[in-house]
Amino acid sequence: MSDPVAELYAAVEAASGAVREGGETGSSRPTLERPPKPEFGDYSTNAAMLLAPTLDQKPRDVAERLAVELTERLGEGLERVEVAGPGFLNLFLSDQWYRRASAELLAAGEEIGRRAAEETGRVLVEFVSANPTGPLTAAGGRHAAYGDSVVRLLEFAGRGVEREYYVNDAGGQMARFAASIGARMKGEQPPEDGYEGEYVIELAGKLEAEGLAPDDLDALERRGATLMLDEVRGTLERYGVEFDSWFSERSLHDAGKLDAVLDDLREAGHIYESDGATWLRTTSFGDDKDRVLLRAGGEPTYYLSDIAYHRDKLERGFERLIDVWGADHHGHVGRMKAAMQALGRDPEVLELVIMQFVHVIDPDGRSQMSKRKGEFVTLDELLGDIGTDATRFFMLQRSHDTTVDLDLELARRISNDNPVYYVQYAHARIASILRKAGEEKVEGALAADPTAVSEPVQQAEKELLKRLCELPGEARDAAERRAPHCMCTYAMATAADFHAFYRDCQVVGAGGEGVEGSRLALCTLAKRAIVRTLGLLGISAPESM
RNA sequence: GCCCCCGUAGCUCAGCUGGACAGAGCGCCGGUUUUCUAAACCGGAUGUCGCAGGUUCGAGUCCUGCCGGGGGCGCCA
Repeated sequence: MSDPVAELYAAVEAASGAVREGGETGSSRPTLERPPKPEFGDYSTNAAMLLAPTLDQKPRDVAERLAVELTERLGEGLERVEVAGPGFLNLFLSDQWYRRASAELLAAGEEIGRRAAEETGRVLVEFVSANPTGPLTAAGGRHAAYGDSVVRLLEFAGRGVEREYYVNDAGGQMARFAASIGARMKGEQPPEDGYEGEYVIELAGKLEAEGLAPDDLDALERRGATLMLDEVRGTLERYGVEFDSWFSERSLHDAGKLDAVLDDLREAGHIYESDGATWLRTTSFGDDKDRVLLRAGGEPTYYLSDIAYHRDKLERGFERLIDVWGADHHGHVGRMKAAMQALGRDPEVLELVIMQFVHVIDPDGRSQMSKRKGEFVTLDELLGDIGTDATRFFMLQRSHDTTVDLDLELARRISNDNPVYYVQYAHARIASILRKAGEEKVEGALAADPTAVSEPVQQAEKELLKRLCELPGEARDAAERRAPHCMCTYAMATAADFHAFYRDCQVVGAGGEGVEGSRLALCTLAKRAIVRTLGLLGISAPESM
């Protein structure tokens, strides 16, 4: 076990159990948290306040009894425990606890922060999935960074995960795209609802040079999509996002999957005809109205493709499907869940993450990105201006349900102010210290037994060590909540704790028996933690800056 | 009209399944370099956590109703 905090928590739960004496279990589990003030100790728990009602005793009295139990269980790891406020238990940990924690973190090696897998089962994360009708926009960059990081978090949590890009290479949008290319080839404006972006003109020129005819819309559609998709692939590669599969919507049509799923739904009695169209009775499953699967003209809707697609995912053996969708698709959530039920599946296995927009700030104010209108900042532009690391951090810092404002001017300016450099700088500083100490010294420090040191542990060392101990819990929470932004916050806090440690504690040449060694070990731990944290965000950790 | 997201310091946002006087970054003011990277550190200022009720020993966090901003309600995707 390389998780000292989990051990502390286990002790709190055990003490709780002992005091409860088999009585009723409270509805919520006790907390173990870093209290807001140093006077409140290293960790505190609300266990007594949770137990008090079920025991019908005063919280502070329960706390006193818990304190006795905890003292017994934690032994010399505990310096003292205090009952405070309405019934909090404040734990003050001994230097010995910190040395032991250090030893445990060291034992984890490069796997620092990893916990034993709690869930298994393969997961498919589908994200970006932008139409191949134009370049990736900044919004695509947000989706890509998010989806990729969620996959990294899940992998780290021990799950088998794959990344998939669904290519909408069929349907009405593609037809409009082809028509727009054709129009540009003839020197005309794109049709209404067409794609007005400049890149279409460029694309038209390219296709013309290849000898395609402006009226051969089918060829324009296929070739145009291929070229756009190649561009998207290139951008994602530069961005460090690698998909395991690119799933073509067209391939579903070609394989007859739409007809197959339609037949099955019909057989299950969920389908009816009306106004010449074919409908799925989604209202049976909580949707507010029924949805069309086949238009009056017999053309399948995107919805039908999507049902066939999701069934295909399940047939490929994934036990959990995570789709990252833009906010403009949130209206589809209900019907997609309904479709899962219509297929006789548990709608819970399908998880839909709705990503809020990226707004572009221009001098006139905010404008939403529109690929059709050609108003957007491309991901390539961002990568050119501020690079992959800064872009990723910027995109991941905010929770997925918060709108991100992107001011390109600011983004360029922000480059050096981007918090990612703060974190990377901490890493580079550590690397510099370790270089100065030399390999031999560092290896010796890592091989030594931290618990053998008797010099006092400085406050800054304790703070840093506590932060490092949080990594397993943070990474697990971030994975479970599909919330990479938590890792950004953690990275900042870890870097800040390191910088404070750097200020207060000399490492190389530090006096005191074993002090230099234990600090080199601490530096190594911090370095590993930062590498891990940034790695989960898909961001590099440079050895020097 | 119905549904989703947001409303926390001048700005951009954290705040985990409710917990102890509300945090970070940026910006602003002042300070720190014979010592391992000053892309750093230290100090200072600023908040009716949109409003009103409710649940609770305790609410920024949960419930209800409003107000404000964004988005969605297609036989487009």
